[in-house]
Amino acid sequence: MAISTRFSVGIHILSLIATDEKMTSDLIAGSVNTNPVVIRKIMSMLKKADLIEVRPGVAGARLARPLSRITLLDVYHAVAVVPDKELFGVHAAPNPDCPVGRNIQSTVTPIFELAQSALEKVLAHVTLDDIVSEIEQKEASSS
Amino acid sequence: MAISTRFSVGIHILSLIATDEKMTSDLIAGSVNTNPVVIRKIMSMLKKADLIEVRPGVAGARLARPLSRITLLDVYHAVAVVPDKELFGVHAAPNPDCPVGRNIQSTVTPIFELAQSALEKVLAHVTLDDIVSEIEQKEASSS
DNA sequence: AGTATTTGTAACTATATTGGTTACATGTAA
DNA sequence: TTACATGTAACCAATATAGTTACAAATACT
Repeated sequence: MAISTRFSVGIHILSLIATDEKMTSDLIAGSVNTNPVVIRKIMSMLKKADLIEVRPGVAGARLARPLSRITLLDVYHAVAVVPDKELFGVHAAPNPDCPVGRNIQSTVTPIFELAQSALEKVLAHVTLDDIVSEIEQKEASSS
Repeated sequence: MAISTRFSVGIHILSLIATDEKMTSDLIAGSVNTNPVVIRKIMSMLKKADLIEVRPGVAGARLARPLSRITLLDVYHAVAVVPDKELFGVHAAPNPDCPVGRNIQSTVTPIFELAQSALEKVLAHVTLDDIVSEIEQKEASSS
């Protein structure tokens, strides 16, 4: 299964907030093309991860830190698209009476961790600033 | 969501076949600790991907190529844990009337592809031979 | 003060995937 | 021909996703 679109939606939301702090969940939902509650739920995750500041009743949101200090990895973790650091599932209880069964987990897990951290490293090296700049650039060159 | 355990089970299955070609789905299920049908379904995928040779009615299976020429990436693709090359889901129809909406997909997709290929590169560089050798080493040193 | 607007959740839905299970047809070999 | 294996179909429970309705609580504006 693919990693949830919550991740790309999260990036979308933050990009919008970056360009306009008066973005309501309704407006954001219009840009993402989904339901406002979906947006609010994701924003709630972004808030819990201290990426944005939102207050009940008051329209819009603010980034909790500068764009250049929010990485895609931060967003990735914030929207919890992957169960606490375990991208790869490993079958739980292989037979300890079998040479393969009793060693497969400890053999495979470090490789999975390598692969996972290779992926996360890429995400960690891209900031929201990169995203927003790229979007602005595309807008400028298409005018 | 985590990547399906079909992947780690697939590696488990192939490791068993590598050490004993007379492994039936029942025996393998005993080592993996699951139902034989689960094993047969995964073996069916491994067969379709030309990683193993199995014949209905005849017990066991053979590797279709040497251990050293089967990578974890081959297995990963074979068991289809990820929808055809798209590890990251991207929300489908953002609003084209919004600067962010109309550019988010094309901005984010290449980054996702980078991250995905970083992950796959790690998997491509590990062969089943590495896995089996590691297991044998652990067995030898624990005796 | 009171109304309108917004966030924050709870609760529910439809859909899909996972992992497991039973049942059985088909193929092979002793 | 008996026994055993593979190959699938069909089904199940549990879970995740994405969307939706409904509504409480907080805030802002007139």
